[in-house]
Amino acid sequence: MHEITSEKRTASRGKGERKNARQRILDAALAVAHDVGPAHLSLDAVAERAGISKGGLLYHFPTKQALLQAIVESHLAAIETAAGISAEAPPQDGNAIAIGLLRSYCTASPRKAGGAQGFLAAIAETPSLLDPIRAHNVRIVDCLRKAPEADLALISFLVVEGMRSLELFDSNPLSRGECESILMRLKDRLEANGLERAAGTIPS
Amino acid sequence: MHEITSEKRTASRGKGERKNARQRILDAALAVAHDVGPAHLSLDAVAERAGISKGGLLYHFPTKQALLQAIVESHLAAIETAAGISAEAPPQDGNAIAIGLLRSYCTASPRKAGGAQGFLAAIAETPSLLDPIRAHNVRIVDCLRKAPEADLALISFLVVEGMRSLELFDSNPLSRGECESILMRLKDRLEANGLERAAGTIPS
DNA sequence: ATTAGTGTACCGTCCGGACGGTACTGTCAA
DNA sequence: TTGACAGTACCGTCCGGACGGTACACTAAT
Repeated sequence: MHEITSEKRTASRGKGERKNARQRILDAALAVAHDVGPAHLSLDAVAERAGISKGGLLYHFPTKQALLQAIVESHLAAIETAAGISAEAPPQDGNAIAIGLLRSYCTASPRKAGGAQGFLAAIAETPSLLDPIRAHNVRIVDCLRKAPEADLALISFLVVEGMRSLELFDSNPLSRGECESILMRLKDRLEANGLERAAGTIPS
Repeated sequence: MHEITSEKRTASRGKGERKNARQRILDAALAVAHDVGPAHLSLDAVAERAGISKGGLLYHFPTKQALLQAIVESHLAAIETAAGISAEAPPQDGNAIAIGLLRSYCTASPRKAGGAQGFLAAIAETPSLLDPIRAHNVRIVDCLRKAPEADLALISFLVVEGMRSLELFDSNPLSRGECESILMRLKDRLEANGLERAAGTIPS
């Protein structure tokens, strides 16, 4: 371990890019979770993976809870920004949000490998970490319900959620092309709705 | 604990209803997972909850792996039978399967509380337990792809998957009524497709 | 009918090991 | 000097699971 550490030190010149130590630790945690399984995520392993000592790790995240919480928060933040939802924006148009969701799935999908496992680790250890996500979902569907053609908007939401879930468990049998095609189709219909609001020409 | 045991013994007369000991343990495991969180599912807790000793538990499930595997298998079996998919049936009609999926979600939904948490516990500890589920998904979408209006069938699959995922994390903001309405709408369109196969009258 | 034997279902204890977390002492660049 | 770590040593807890024992039912030979 000593040798590895010294390599790291000499290679990365003190703390030049050390500002993102937090992020490095987070990434390491995701990687470890992916490698050993969410239930076996240990601080020791994370520290080693991040190239720091356990003491250093605990300097940034004083407890495991803190680390897990940070994982969930970054996870959620990634989703929200990708969908173009500012944290506490004024209640937006349902149609726009649905479209944002559909686009976000493709956009944000070059997922850092194993991010899902880290998320699972957090949830498994502290189910209450789901609270922000629950709130997030409530916020979104509240908007979606108010959209013209609420059903279609909700279906879009559920489809994205389904894809995300499949990817979370690394068991998505659909190709990227198939996913995009489905997403596009839904998006097109939502956009059509957005344009011809008052016209009753849209088939249900 | 001794006293409890004697009660149980006298109350249940030897091994009369003891046949379902396995099932009782499984249920206990789900309940414990729900109470303490997936990551803290311990054999001790399961044994206590099931009203047997740890030794007795290990008699039925020689290892924790075995218990977790049983949880996943029963989970999957419940889904498959609810959707009307016999384990290794001849490749069925895509439309029929999609409709089965849509119906199954409502049918099988009086979920034994916390079944989800048990599932998560299993996945978190041993990600490879996902393999049968992966296979299951592949089988299903293979059928779905061959359906007329494959897109619609796949969307139905994804919607169900989305709902399941939301419920898995106990964060479904949709009411039961809303879910059923969405499911119904999709089902109706699938059934319409089934009837008018060759007619091009169905709007995309 | 008694005895002995076999199998099942379970009890209770024990142990090695891992893990989270604490505490404290360097170190070293800014 | 101080912030940002490194490194080490350790404690208490908890967990999986191996093990040996027990209580009972059933069968089969005597």
